[in-house]
Amino acid sequence: HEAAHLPVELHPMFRFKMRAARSGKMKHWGLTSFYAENKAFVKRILKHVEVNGSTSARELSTRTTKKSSWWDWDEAKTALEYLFLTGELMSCGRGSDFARVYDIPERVLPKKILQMPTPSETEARKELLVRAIHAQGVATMRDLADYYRQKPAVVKPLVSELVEQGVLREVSVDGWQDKAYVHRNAQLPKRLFATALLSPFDSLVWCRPRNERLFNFHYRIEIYTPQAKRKFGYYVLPFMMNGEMVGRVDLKADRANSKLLVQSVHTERGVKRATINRALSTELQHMSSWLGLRR
DNA sequence: ACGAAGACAACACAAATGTG
DNA sequence: CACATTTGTGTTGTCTTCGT
Repeated sequence: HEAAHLPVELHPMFRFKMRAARSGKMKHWGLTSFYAENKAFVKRILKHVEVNGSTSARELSTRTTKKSSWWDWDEAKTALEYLFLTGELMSCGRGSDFARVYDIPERVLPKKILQMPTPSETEARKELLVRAIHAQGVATMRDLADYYRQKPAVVKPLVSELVEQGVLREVSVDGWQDKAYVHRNAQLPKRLFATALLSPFDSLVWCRPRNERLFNFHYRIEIYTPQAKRKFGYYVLPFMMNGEMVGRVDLKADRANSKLLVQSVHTERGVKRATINRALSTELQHMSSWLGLRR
């Protein structure tokens, strides 16, 4: 994912992506072209961080006019993001103002990780696919690709290789059009009857087609949708009850008044409000309590 | 061989919230 | 009040594949 936390042990598996960004093979939001046109500047920024230590974009900013939108990056921010993309800089956290703080990998990662050998692109991609199948259990080729945001076309032959090597086993799932795969050691688990409010960024829902296939649950994040076009609300949490997606709630923490506000509740087709109210109420209580909200 | 459908890439376009 | 913060989604256009 773009801005997900990952275990540092995965660093070697993503080095091929950093290399691709550095060589210009991988295009990203115009960062590649910015670098091509501002090489000396970008190198100066990197040198600055190496010498002076971690920095936020603001510290290096020369902006004099107001920002027009979130996406209105000045040169310093663009340079830092380019270096972040190529792995020459990493994030070592965020400041008190939310701003991402950048530093060189040598000061962010443990030595043990930096010294780990770099696998080939193919080996790295296959390792990511194996981790994906462990996470997903049963998955289509596209599901596996999506888990670490790989491209289906690139992954397709690798999945075949993993099948030939006996790492993955091809299976079919009732109601699925595409072929599915399981890990060779996969065992049929007991059915789970989980009940939980899910984060909009929960790994259970981030692969939309899989989510629709498994749970018949159509979900889109509406944080980036203009208010007038939103169907369910700004920050909507899917609600799973007894292992099924039964609805969604738009929540907001009103910290000033110590209240968890439930802005809206929607149930899926065929689900009656009365059947979810109790479980939902319990989950909302849990949530307000760990957020430290009284009501 | 042809048309249709599907896949894919490129692109445009979006705001509420915590902190000091 | 000022100020800082990201990436998901739908559309459009193009290429690929599939079925007849």
